[in-house]
Amino acid sequence: MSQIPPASEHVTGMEIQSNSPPEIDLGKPLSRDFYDRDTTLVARELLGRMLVHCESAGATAGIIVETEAYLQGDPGCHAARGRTERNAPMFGPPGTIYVYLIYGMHHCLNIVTQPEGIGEAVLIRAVEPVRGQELMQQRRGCEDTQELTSGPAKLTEAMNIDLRHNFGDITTNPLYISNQPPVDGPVATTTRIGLSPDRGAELLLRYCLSNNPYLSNPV
DNA sequence: CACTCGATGTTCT
DNA sequence: GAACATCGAGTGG
Repeated sequence: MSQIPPASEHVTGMEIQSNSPPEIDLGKPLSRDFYDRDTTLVARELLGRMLVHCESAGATAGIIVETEAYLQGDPGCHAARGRTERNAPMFGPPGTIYVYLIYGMHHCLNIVTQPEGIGEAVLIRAVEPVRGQELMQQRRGCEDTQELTSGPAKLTEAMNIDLRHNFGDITTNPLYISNQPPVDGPVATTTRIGLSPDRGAELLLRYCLSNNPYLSNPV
């Protein structure tokens, strides 16, 4: 099921044409074990891995370049003050998808870590587009490649991720992290973005691929 | 570049 | 009522 539509390859001959770049192998979903670990470790190891969304409209994919960890006892974590209707997915099994609406109009994508019952997760804050850029441009209403997915709500809009995916499973189609080998590179650790001072703003729980042009805030 | 501010609806106090 | 894991348009160096 859920086949990727055939790419309209247009090979012209012996010249190397740049108008049809080589298709990236989207791989298969990473297995659940990956997420059943220390949340900060998962947040770091998600860097360089490919986030994939396969739809009939076409596939979109991007290399994860920025994440944040949200932990038990961390005042910035939605689950820190106990279970509610909104944060219920955070207490699900590792690999559960947690999407929430923020500021009444934007969606943020999280992946739940740790065994069932522990409310921790990793926020995906930015990706580098590697597939479906045209779709992303349409959805974002913007041509500039650097603006497509360089923020938590930008990437969800570009990749058509919303509350439909809440409570979903990141280890299965259509939305998954690929088992393709991760891109390697130096990692920067910083304070998290957008938290008020009393919500653990000083904690060093943001992870970035250094100098990547698609970060929400440069590092 | 830096900074301010409005949008918009759900969640929390 | 206030806050919110944001974005983009607007203003002013």
